[in-house]
Amino acid sequence: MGNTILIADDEKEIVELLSLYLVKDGHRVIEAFDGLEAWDKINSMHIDLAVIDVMMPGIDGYNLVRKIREKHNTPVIILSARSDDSDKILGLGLGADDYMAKPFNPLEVVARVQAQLRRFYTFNSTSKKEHKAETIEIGRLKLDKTSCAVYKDGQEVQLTSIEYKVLALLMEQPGRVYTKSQIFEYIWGEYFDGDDNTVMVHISKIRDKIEDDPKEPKYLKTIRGLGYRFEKKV
Amino acid sequence: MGNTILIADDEKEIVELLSLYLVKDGHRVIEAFDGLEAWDKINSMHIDLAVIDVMMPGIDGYNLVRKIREKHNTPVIILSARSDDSDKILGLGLGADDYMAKPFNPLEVVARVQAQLRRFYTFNSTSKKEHKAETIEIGRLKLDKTSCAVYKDGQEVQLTSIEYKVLALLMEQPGRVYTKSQIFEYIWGEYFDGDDNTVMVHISKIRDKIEDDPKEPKYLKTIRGLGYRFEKKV
DNA sequence: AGGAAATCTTAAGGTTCTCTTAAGCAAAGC
DNA sequence: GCTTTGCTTAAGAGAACCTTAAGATTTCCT
Repeated sequence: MGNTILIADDEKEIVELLSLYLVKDGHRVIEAFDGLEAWDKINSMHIDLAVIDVMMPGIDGYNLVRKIREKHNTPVIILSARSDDSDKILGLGLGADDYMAKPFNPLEVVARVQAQLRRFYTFNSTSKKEHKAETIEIGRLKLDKTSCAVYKDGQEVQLTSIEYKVLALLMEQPGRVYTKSQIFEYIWGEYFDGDDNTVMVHISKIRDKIEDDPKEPKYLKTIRGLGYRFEKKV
Repeated sequence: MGNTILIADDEKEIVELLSLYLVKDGHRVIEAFDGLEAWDKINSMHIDLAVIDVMMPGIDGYNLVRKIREKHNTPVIILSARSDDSDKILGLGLGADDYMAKPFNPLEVVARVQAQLRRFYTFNSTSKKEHKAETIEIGRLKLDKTSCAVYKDGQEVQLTSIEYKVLALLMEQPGRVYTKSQIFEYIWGEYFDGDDNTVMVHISKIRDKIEDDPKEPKYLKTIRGLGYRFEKKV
């Protein structure tokens, strides 16, 4: 209760209907009527969950989800007149947490919003507690999530945006093995088709930049046949 | 590494169909055919996500979800032949994270499983705290499923990826006998044609690495004519 | 005690996996 | 329009792993 829900849909009636039910459920509703407006609002205020229609002018819903996932961890529910399974799979693959086909029962929307918020806040207390943890320091490396920068011995390491994202993913949970598939699908937000060379090239470049000896990596280890792991201790 | 998915449904065909798709997606599948079996399994082994049918003997799906939520934070997806909105709302309200009506497209199930796991593991690092539970300790051995590493007396044991998978399978349920056929089909995901030497070679190499005296194994016992068992107590 | 079956171990060759480099393409900036 | 930057793809090289085969060992049955 008391969460801020963004509703993004170019159909005014849809926005009003959902607002009615969500406000009645105790939420605060922010409305947007196209993709750009939604993008502005999600960047300029705190949004607890976004309900986004696919067919919107400006930025369509799929691209909006992709952009949201580059910057935000916010739960996202997609609404769509398309009920084709491949559309659902695409939306979920891009990073949406749920996908609802139109026409929908607003009570079900409310129930799904509750389920996502419960998962996000009650079951996982990450988001409120870990705002402090905006930097990660391991060995001589420091990753600053606020400025998206990486330092080695205090000197900034110049990474490309993909390199940074891959490194951030691995450093977020040191000790955890990530498969190439997981890395690809997380960073690119697309289905992994088995061609792992792209990920390996980026890994190689990251090692070049952060390791003393890229041929004998101390931080970014290969777990052959499985994937990669960022060491906890170096 | 794929995650461990529990599929609970009294319809064998449903379980087999979903297993096929989820294994293909890289997950490990645990099957249950009634509510009690599902409840036992979710309490006795690590389950990353549960897919639960509503109509099951023993404990029905709704009561199962309720019981799960009393003890576990595991993502839950409900399957149901009931597509009435009030059933969906009830299921989501009881603590399910998603609700899918039958008949369903298995590819959409896989996509929703991925979305839930992404939310649970990747987007919310809450699970960091729970990763402690991702280790199995038996005797002087410790297997860490998050980092895919095995330690003996605190020292990491270097295993190949197949060795690791075999050992993890056996350690997951100590005391249980696994036939060579089961081990092969589980690890390789192919039909076992009877040539058991490959499995035996791997078993031999694992013993070399984890036993004090590989000729007199304490952990990994041979049950002649049946298979292998990882001892509960050593 | 001997034979058969099951299991274990070792070595070698082939296969698979991973890494690195370079080149081409696309996008962005000047 | 040109240059720069970043990404993906392709190809080659090297290392690691797996499977297979063969001989040895162990266990069980007659």
